[in-house]
Amino acid sequence: MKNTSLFKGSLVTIVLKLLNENDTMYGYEITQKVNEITNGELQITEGALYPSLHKLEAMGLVDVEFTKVNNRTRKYYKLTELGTQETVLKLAELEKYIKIMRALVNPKFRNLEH
Amino acid sequence: MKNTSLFKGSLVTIVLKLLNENDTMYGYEITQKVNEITNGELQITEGALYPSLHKLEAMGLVDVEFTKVNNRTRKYYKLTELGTQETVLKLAELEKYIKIMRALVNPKFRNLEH
DNA sequence: ATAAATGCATATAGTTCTTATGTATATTTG
DNA sequence: CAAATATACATAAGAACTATATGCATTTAT
Repeated sequence: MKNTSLFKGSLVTIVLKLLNENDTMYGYEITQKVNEITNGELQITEGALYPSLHKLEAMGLVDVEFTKVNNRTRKYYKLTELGTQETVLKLAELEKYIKIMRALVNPKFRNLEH
Repeated sequence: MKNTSLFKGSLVTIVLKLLNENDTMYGYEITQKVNEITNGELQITEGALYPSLHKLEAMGLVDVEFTKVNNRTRKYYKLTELGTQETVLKLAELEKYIKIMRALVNPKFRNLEH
């Protein structure tokens, strides 16, 4: 397997955050951006990304616009207002996840109050 | 759903770490311990835990011993040498996961060198 | 006595991802 | 200039992991 199973469930958080930061992005661009930021340590596969983007669209979290660049089609995604709200929630969930996991694996962090 | 999808793939790491810390534990005890440490914020369901424990056993990461307490059966799990090694790997993977996710969601942490 | 807690287990289904495959154009390399 | 690589989209089949539901049995609390 390419990525560890810990990344299962993290894709949506990653995509939403990148869209939030870059305003508009297309699928292939997202895979490259993740590659760049993580120094190639995390690979977003197309088989995971495209279905995920379609789902975000169906949920109304992103809007879509097609553009033609060099006779090749690009599908640009952009967060909706709902998508922006969801991004905030997902980022908070990530922080909570990290806090809980730290408490579980490191007794020093076992007091979750801070 | 009870827990966020981010916890998908984290169960084995949690179980291995708790076994590493407590020497021997039984299934029900693990669910309670997680509940206690996380102040009830993470619920380990039995439908997830028991198959996972059986898999760890099949992989040779844990040894099993049955005990009778108050006429009720307990199945105690204990890390093997291989299981201890795997625990170290899983904990390292978690730290790496956190580092990568922080870089992705927080531009401040985008220099992965430290 | 009845409910809740303790303790194990499995089966079905849902979600998420991997792997494989397909199509098409543009660019780089030998 | 032919072949490989990069760009850009997409889906289908199956694996992996978990949630939900259910079942059995005993003990403790109400």
